[in-house]
Amino acid sequence: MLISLDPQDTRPIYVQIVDEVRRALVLGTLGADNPLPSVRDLAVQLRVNPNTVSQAYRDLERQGMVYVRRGQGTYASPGQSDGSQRQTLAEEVARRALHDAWRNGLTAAELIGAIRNEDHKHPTEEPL
Amino acid sequence: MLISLDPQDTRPIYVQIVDEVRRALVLGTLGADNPLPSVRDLAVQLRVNPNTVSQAYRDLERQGMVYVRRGQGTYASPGQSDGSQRQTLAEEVARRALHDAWRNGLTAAELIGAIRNEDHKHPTEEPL
DNA sequence: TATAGTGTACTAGGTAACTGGTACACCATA
DNA sequence: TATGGTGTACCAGTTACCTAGTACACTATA
Repeated sequence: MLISLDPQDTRPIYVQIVDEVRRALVLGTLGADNPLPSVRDLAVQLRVNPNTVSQAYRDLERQGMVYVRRGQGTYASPGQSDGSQRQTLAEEVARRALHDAWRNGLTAAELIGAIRNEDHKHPTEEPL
Repeated sequence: MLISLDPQDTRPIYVQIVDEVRRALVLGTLGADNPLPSVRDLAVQLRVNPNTVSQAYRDLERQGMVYVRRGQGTYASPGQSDGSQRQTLAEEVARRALHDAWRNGLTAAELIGAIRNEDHKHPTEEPL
């Protein structure tokens, strides 16, 4: 698995790590019970403090995406890339989007239409 | 126009004000060239510092949603509730949603499906 | 038991964000 | 011109967040 940080990204480092790992889990790049890089290894690789990585792993553990065996390592939880998990994740994203739309006085239909347009402009799955 | 703050909401006060005003503009509750409450009035009403309200109004001005006449007041810009404006707003919301989905390894189709479901659960336009 | 690997607790410094107090600048009107 | 309304600039305090340094606790294995 390859985790990289984007200096342009304004999100905190530990959030970027969380997102990258979760994405790898959902996409299946990181299979069930696979070990994640150790806190120190990843910290060295990213030129970051071990505690920063640790905070990311702790977040992931709270979300149930990974499990920790003290003294051994951190591992991907099973069942993170199956349908139900994707569904749960999709629900969360959808709720955030709907809330955002509502705050701006837009309807769900308008939102969906706009998403279709935007996705059409940038056909495949690209960031931004 | 009625602006209220939600103590539960973790967003900064000035952002809440910005969103409420923009929503009123887009929905047409606040018509073109209508005056907004004065900085001081709104500050008193919300029990907040005038500068906090001023920051919100400045943001809205930067976005072109309102215009300021120094010494007179702040007014709603015209053309904020017509179709093109809604469209622009919808695009922004859609971009955010797509980005969120992408970060989580989801496709646009999955996102749209989930939005449909969520909107079906909470039929009308309700917060959260 | 010694060792080298794992994650974690504690602490602290740096930075940015948010909010507020106060004084100032502008404008319309009596 | 005086007055009472408007928005704004400046500064400062508080807080929360992020990141880091260091030392500790746990586990497998030679």
